[in-house]
Amino acid sequence: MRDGSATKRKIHAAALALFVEKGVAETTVRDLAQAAGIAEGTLYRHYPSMDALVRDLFSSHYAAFAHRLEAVQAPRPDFAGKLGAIVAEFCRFFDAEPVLFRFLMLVQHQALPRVANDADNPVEVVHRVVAEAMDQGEIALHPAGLAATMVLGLLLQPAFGLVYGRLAPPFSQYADTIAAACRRALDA
Amino acid sequence: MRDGSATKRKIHAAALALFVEKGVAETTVRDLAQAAGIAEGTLYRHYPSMDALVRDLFSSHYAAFAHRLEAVQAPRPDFAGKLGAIVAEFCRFFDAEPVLFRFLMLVQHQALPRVANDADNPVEVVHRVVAEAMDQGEIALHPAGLAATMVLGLLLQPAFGLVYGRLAPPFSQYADTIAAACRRALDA
Amino acid sequence: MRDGSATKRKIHAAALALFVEKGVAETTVRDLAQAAGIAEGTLYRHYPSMDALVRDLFSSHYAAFAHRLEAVQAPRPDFAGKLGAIVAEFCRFFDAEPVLFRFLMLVQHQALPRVANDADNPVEVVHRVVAEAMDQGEIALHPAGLAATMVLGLLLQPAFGLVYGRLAPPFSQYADTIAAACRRALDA
Amino acid sequence: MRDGSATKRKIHAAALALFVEKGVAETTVRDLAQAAGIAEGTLYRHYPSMDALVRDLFSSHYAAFAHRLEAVQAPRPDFAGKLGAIVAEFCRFFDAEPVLFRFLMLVQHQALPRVANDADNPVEVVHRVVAEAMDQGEIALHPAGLAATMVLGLLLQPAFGLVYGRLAPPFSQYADTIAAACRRALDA
DNA sequence: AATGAATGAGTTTTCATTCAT
DNA sequence: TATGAATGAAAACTCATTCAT
Repeated sequence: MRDGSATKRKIHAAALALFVEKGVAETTVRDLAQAAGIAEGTLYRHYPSMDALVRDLFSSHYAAFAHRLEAVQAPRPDFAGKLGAIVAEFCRFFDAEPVLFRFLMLVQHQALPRVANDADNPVEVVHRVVAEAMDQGEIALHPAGLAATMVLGLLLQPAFGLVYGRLAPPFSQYADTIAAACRRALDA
Repeated sequence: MRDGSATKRKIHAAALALFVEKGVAETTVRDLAQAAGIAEGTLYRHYPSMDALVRDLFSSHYAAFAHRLEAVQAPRPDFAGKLGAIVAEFCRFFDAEPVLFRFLMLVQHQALPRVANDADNPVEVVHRVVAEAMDQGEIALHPAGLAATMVLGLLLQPAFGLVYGRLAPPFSQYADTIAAACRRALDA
Repeated sequence: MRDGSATKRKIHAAALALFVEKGVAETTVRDLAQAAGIAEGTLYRHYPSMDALVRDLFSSHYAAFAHRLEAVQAPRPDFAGKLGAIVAEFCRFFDAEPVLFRFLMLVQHQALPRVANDADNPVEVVHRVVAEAMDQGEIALHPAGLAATMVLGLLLQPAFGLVYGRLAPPFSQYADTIAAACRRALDA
Repeated sequence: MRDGSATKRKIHAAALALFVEKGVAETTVRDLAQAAGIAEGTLYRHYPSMDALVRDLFSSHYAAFAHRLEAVQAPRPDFAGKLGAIVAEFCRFFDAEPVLFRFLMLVQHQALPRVANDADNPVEVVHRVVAEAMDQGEIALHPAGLAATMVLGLLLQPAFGLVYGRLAPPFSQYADTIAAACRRALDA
């Protein structure tokens, strides 16, 4: 194998599956090597440590998702449009790549040295969109941060509901309902 | 968690603090012993294993919280009253015992092999209250589980917002706003 | 075993023997544990790492030896007396604790982050004594450092000769010859 | 070491520099490949193993140095001449190729399973020259091996002094002083 | 000859748990 | 009950060497 990129892909796929299935801290290098069909030492040709793998996997996908959210909301002129686009993208992502999505949700709340409040951050995108809407008077005034936090809650908690079997898939079927609930909650 | 020799209390306090600070899987017996000011072996006089400590700490407080939620909502005759009581109790708990609250939030999504869907479960309490309100026609119809999930999101996500510094404490100052948002989101 | 000091002694003895026999870098934790009759993990109760063990072993004995050299030369009024005392102490140490002495010689020239030029340093003691003798006019003038270096060479190289079988033990039988050679070399 | 493709020369230079800088056992193939600007596998086109590289590097240069010492002392008729030639050659070598010289000093006391007592051995050359001088009555009688060992000490220890900064370079400036000290030490 | 990804045996280190005191 | 040294199994990581290209 001259090109290591195939191996890297195998590592990514196996890592995501294992992290989601048994937890990040509970996944060993041996587990990973076995699942990816590689030798244990091979991991270290691609990442300096297990931790670096988690970090890289998280931040690259987290940033990519933030970019997609940004891309879908930017063209919309008003808050309702932006919100709808964000909610729809959330749901679409969850349905298309459930394992990856769950990995991001899992790691986000974890021991991982707090992820920077960069712009490359889905949470930040939502905060920005909501803050602008409030500035524009498109939604009622709320204490700083509370409005965006509520939108995020209305999106993320149903995602957990799907993961835990409290809600039937696919996520997309709830997109309009959730977007509407967000608008009402914010008094849009 | 009611009882407790002085040693047991020291273990509990140190364990919660460490779990929240660095994560459950990342906390070692040595860390714990040091923080609690006890010898490493002493833990095993009180718990058969580290895992049992986590389990016990989680489930006893989780159940106690469920009972408190149940107790505050039960006397209220209508959904608005029950919801308000639940939200207020959530906020009060967070403000009174932030470390414990964070521990419960943390473990709920991790570490612990999925927590049973007992009745002794705050999530279950919310689901029940919302389901009853929907049955009574107090709120609009929503897909099974979605309504309760949204209420939980409107409560939990702001809690994370407080933890991550996106929202200023105390939590209780947002109680009424959140309860109102829940009612609007559910079309109560 | 309540007191870990017996274990620490076993570790020291086994470590010195192995380091001298096969080299520091070539000695594994497994070797050491086996030779000391302890479990591999036990080493880490006493030292944070293999490297720390080497460092500690070296610097404590190196400093102790420096103190002994200092102690034997200090009371002597003139250079000849000081030199004789130093040479005799060197030889006595080599004969009494050949393994420890070889360990110090071995590590001294090794990859180990250069040992500080402290006063707690046998080399420093010799440099000081020679420099003072030169100041007092007890020996001929030599370029800075050269005289002391020559004394050290006349002491250390025969030690290597003993180790490599070029010279018959005990070292002490050569003490007077070496001291005399030093005095002549320095034009004392 | 005479021959050499460009690659082989790069390997030699990088290896010597690394061995001296961080130690033989501490230098990895990866380090070496990186420093030499070659791929890791390339080393094995030129040497069967890392160990063989060290061995070859050491023994070829060690033997070549022995030959040079032999060549410079042989024509001299008396001990004083031979000694002066040896000392001068030592110093010249150190000044001309300090890294190579340090490598030889380093390995001589370590890593390598004891170097054979061949004739192709600088130490052996000194021993032979000194022994002959003693036979001829050119120097006083000393216990077997001690005289040569002292000459070596008077040469090598100043070399270490230069390496550790105790002595200012170049080494050659001390050649006459050292040769004279040797003669006095041996009572020539 | 040269490459560099892959290997896997071997190394250091960690850590929950045990047990003699 | 409390201690803390000791354990040993399992973890992460290293690295000389191989081999397909």
